[in-house]
Amino acid sequence: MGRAPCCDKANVKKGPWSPEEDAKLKDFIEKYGTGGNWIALPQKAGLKRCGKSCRLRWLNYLRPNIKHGEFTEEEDRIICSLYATIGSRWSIIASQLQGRTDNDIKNYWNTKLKKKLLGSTPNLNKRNHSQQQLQYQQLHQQQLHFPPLQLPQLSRAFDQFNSLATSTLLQCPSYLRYEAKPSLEDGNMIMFGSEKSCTSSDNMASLESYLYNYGTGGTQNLNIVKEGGGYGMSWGDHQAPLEHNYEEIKQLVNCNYTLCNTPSNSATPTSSCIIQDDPVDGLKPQGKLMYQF
DNA sequence: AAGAACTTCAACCGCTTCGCT
DNA sequence: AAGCGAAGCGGTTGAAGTTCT
Repeated sequence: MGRAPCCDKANVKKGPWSPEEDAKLKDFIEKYGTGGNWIALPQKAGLKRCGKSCRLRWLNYLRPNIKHGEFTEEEDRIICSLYATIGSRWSIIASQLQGRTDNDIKNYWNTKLKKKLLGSTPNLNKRNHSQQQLQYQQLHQQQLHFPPLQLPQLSRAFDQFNSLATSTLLQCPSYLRYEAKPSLEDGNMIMFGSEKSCTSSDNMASLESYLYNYGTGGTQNLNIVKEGGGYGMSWGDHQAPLEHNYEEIKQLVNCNYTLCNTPSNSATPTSSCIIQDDPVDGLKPQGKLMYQF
């Protein structure tokens, strides 16, 4: 059995909106609001349109303070940052860019920004999503002019772990910028800092939205998972293959990470990462990285 | 000049989530 | 707790515009 249609398809107009229809919808919503019911709205407003279509037209085109046209460098940077972190969750990305709609950002990403970023890296389209996301993270780091985490003494697995640790901080709302400063001289510690406070009232809605989406626990598990003949690392939505055996990984990752906040930041991320045998099945050694707000 | 190829973006579709009963 | 309808969301489509040959 198919899904019940949301409206009477036969008596509903489809396709581009005419200026008259736009005016009707705009006038009606400005006078009466949406009434919390998009399905009933078109009939009340005298429109032969599906409620979903009206909602989309209003949200993406007619509502006040919509910004169209060229995206700024800053907007590009935010989009790249968030895409590298959370993927194609356009509504969350849009919530960080005033006046931009999720549809706009999605179109911009698919038609321009992706090509702009990948101009120097052909064949990315052929890769799967997690590979793409990893590469976007690397591109994003370069774009932010952060020095790449060059840790020549350590192996690729260590670098991958750095990347994942960094991306965890990236999951913070965009106003919680971070800075990664590898500091090998200091006992294999990696220092992170945030440069903005997350407590100002105008940011609280975004913070709440972030906590809603990522949980309030402030603790995430890093799993080293046996995959076929090798090992992989999984972290939230991230997965990365590792080219080392368990003992090598253990040796490489068994070091402490300290996340230090700058004096101006009221958030207090703290972290340590210690790989250890899983007491339950012994096959999934876990590291824990903790941070607190 | 013409039409093929490519690009853009508004709009649609259908699945998931939310909130009410 | 379950069921249902509406809202929200992301992937996809296709018409219109632009560029290329």
